[in-house]
Amino acid sequence: MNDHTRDDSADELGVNAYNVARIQEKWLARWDELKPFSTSDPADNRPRKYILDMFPYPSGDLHMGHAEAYTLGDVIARYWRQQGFNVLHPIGWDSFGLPAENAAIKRGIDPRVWTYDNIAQQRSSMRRLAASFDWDRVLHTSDPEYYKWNQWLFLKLYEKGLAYRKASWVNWCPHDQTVLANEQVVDGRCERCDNLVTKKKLTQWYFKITDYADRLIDDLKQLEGFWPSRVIAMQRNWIGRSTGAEVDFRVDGRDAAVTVFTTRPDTLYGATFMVVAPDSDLAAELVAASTPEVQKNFADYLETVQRTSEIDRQDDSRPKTGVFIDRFAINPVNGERLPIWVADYVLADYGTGAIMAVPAHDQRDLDFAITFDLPVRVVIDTNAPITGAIPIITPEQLEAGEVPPLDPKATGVPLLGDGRMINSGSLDGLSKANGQAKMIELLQAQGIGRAAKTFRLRDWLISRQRYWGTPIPILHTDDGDEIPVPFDQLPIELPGTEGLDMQPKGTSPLGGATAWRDVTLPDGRVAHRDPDTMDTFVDSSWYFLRYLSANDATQAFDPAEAEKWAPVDHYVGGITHAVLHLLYSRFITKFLFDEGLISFTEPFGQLLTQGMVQMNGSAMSKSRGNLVKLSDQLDEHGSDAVRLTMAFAGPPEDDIDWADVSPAGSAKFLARAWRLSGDVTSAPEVEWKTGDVALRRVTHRLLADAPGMIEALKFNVVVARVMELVNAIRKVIDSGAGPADAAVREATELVAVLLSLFAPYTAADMWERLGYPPGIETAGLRKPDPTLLVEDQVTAVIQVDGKVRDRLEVSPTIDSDELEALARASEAVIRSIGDREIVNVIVRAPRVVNIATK
RNA sequence: GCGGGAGUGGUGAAAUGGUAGACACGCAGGAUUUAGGAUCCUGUGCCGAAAGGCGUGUGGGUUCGAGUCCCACCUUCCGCACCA
Repeated sequence: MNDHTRDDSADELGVNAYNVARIQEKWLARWDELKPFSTSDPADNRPRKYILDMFPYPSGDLHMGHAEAYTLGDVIARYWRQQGFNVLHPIGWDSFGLPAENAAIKRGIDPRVWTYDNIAQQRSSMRRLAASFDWDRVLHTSDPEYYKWNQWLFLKLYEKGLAYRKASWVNWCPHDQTVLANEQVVDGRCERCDNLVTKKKLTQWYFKITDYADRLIDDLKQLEGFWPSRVIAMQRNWIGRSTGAEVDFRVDGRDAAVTVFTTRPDTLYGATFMVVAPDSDLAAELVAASTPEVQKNFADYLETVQRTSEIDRQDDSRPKTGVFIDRFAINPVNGERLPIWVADYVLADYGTGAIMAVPAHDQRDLDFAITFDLPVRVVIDTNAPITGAIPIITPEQLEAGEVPPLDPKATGVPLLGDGRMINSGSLDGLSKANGQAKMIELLQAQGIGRAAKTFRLRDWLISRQRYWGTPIPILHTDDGDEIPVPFDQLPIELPGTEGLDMQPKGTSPLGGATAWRDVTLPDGRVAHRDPDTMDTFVDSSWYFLRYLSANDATQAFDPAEAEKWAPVDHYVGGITHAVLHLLYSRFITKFLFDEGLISFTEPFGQLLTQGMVQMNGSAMSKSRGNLVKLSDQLDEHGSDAVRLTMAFAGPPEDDIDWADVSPAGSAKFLARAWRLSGDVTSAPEVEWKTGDVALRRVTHRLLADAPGMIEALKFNVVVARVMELVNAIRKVIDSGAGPADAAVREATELVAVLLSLFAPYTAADMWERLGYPPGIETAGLRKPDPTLLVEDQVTAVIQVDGKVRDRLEVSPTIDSDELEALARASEAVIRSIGDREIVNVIVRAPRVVNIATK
């Protein structure tokens, strides 16, 4: 007969029953009153931690993914609080953006209404989830108090020449009727609405992130071990640095040379033609001076190219197309006349928009040469042996004459490997690497080329032709002047939506706000505000600094506060921002460092990219019919059970399939743990030392292990260990030393303190039932007693030839000889050895004996 | 093609080179119950009646000892990709 079961059914009021709703209600009210997570005391001299969750976009209520992210961040925040740190754990809303505007259009309301309603709902869900946020530092990027500082940031960049306007072919989403940054085009489609992206030539604002490309790639080294390797790899990929050389080619009938970029300067003697991107200025210029026939062919070709969708264009199995434009370039190393072609496999905005084609040693060039029957010249003998490298051709192959032919045009396979240079004048005989170095030297000496690198990263296009964003603080005069709005006139607030045509039409709705738009300058000229708004990724590129001075009306952030708190110690969020937000934030951080406003160059120390919450193997969505609503889960199981399930499901970076986990099981466990707090009959002052030693050992082993496991983010294992402890306590209460034993209290208190990270309501209530005033949040983990970490008995494993044959219970201090003797005496071991000869005995007292036989 | 991961029971998952499968879910049996989808207990990798054997994607290697380290391969997921 168990007392706890009788209590449950006997108490009609449920005071002794684990009543989730009652416990939640009670503690929510207390926490509102006590504000245990405020960081407003400037005299607080505890060590500090800055724990940050990526702030949400208010697109409705919180969903399961939010719940996971906020649970994980909250466990980290609550842990460091338990460890005696002053923990800053703020929250805010990324509240500008398209969905609000689209919802507003659909319903004929102001986007503010939709946005702030959703924020209120999300805020209440976060409170219910018991996320330990500091509610005094809340920010919304759509508040003028926030976006004023976006405009400040823009002007800072503008001052330094890092915000500029240029005309260029840009990504255009025909559905959202706005331009997109490269990072927002996914597989040729709009990241937001999934429609095919087209190209448009427009004059737009850019941030010059490419000035920081080297630092953005080099500083990734600092993040190794702190960021997931795949995020680092994705950023490295995205920035895409290639090193090689620029080579200047003279062109017949043109004064200036044409410069090409190549990663293979060693193959310059193998160049047999030149290719120019069809949509480049260079192509247009070269064609303009060519024959009328060429001009017509080119015009036709350009039109075809521009009709090709981004997706088709990227299909590399597509046959090569192009037109010869009857112009010639001169190879600077051998004076050969190379025909110039225009082809869409060369991109206008990468490198210089023109390449030297070396078909013998490049697949694309070879495909093109074969299609148009252009000459192919091998300049590296890839069959020739290279000292110190693994030979591609074995001596046996050489002997038998089985040597691959050096004839790419016949085989269709370019020679990409290493070898010895041929047909290359003074470079003959060199290896690939030496040939590259030597060629760069030669080019440099003659002033016709130089070492160079180029990036895949493009400048960040930040203009958007939409309403719900930060107005760009620039005035345009009719005579074409660009006038930055003075700092003291910020913020430029968004006008109301009244009277504005909000329909997407390719130009910003703000262009129609005439009263807002037209400004008379001090010199009497009339200027117009820039009608575009900023990409919302500008808002989120520095928000982690705004939290530090969230209510400061005089500056974006106080450098002294940044010095105190930043950079962020732990950043938690989805992998979806591996490139976008994280790259932009790193860029802006480096810029602010250069401005002398902060003293660090990377914004986020540890990055935890949590997995996704799925249902039956795929991402949840209404259309798939597998949507699990967070609010339903919270209603059904309670916040603690949902949080615990998130933490227990597996490693935090792994996906969780909600069909595979058991919130009901979590709730069951929490009830079981909670009941312990009612069973404990000893007083808080009880003398620990008198307690059951076996249970104390379990408790103290967990005290010793928990911090390391939590800091390694092994939350699932910590929860498992707490479950083990709960099982052990239950046994001692029911069939051991009983509920009055000191070890029962000691262990139950540890259960409560560790559960306070995962299940704060249950833990707070347990703490109260254990006889303490509110404050479990900072109760702390006691130091483990080292004498209790030594076991009184260990299991020694006896192996024969590496296979376990017996297990012996021995003293942990047993010496090797004694253990070996015991092992040799074991029945099972003797039987297993049989009549074989023992050749070696390895003894690792007290754990292992391995007897090797022959 | 380039880059980064991952392969362990029916399922989610554990495991400083030293007892593989901790802790759960599920399932089976039992106790208590008018009943239980509550609570508690027991069992549960596979084969085998048992003794025992076999087991961490495959094949090699290092080691007294390998899920863990090394090499090759297979399968899978993700990111980038006509990037010169």
